[in-house]
Amino acid sequence: MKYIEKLRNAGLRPTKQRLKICEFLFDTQKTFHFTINDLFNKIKKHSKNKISLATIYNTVRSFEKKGYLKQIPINSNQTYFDTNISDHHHFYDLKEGKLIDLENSDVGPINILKKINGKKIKSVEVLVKLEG
Amino acid sequence: MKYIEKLRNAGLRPTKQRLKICEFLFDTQKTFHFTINDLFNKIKKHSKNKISLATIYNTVRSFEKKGYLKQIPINSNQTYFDTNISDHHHFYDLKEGKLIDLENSDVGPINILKKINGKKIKSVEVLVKLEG
DNA sequence: ACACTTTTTTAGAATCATTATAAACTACGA
DNA sequence: TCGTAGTTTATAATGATTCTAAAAAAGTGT
Repeated sequence: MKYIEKLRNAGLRPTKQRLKICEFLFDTQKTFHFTINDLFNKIKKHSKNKISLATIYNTVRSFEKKGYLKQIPINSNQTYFDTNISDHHHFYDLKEGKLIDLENSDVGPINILKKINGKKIKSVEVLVKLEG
Repeated sequence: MKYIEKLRNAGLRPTKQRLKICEFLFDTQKTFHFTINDLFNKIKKHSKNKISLATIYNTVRSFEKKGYLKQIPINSNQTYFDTNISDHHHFYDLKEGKLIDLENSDVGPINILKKINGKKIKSVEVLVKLEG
């Protein structure tokens, strides 16, 4: 199982459920955006043993804390996650309610000139809302 | 009453409640960030007649639709609004859970090089997360 | 001012995403 | 294999937001 070490490295035990979730999240070249509900339904549909919602929540939260996943800052009733954890930004198509990746090279360098005493910049995220 | 026209312009009737909400939102030089709950409690505390939560929700939603308020794209259980509707960005202090304004001049120009067919850019919002 | 229609406000119920709980289960070292 | 600490699960609890339906207020014509 290729994800056992990945989980161990992060201090997570490699359980059946977590390995299954890893498969659904990381077993593809293409990265993608998802909500908890998306993931829950995808697993239920494509796997014989369903995983409880609570486990999906817990695992996704752990993955996010460990940096395997990123939350996308967007105002929606559901939380959106991204399997692309590299430094990049997003379009948000308001009409379709769809997220589209923006490569870093599509945005150009962002320079934050203001400093806050004693605080370090953890991330810089750009959300470009699209209309029409 | 200085807000009657503002409300009318937005297609809202100038009711007692809406005028009161306007006072709390717009009667100050300084702009600020708030959640619905913040606003509800502030009005309850500083005004003899409280305004129902439902009315606050409805009015704030209307104001946001009309462009009198902006939602701040951030992942939180509550929705954050901003009375500063000019083009600007935010620091988000993760430890304190606090938002801090970033003037446009603090960030420098942001150039979105990628185009999506038939879509127009409505807004570009930067969220800078702070740690430490 | 009055009668009448339309909009708004309100309290409370409904909804829905997320988190907590506590019992059953599992991984894993001794 | 045993014991225990970590996990999973179904379900309940929480909490923000939206809905509802009745009461109140505002607008309109007389």
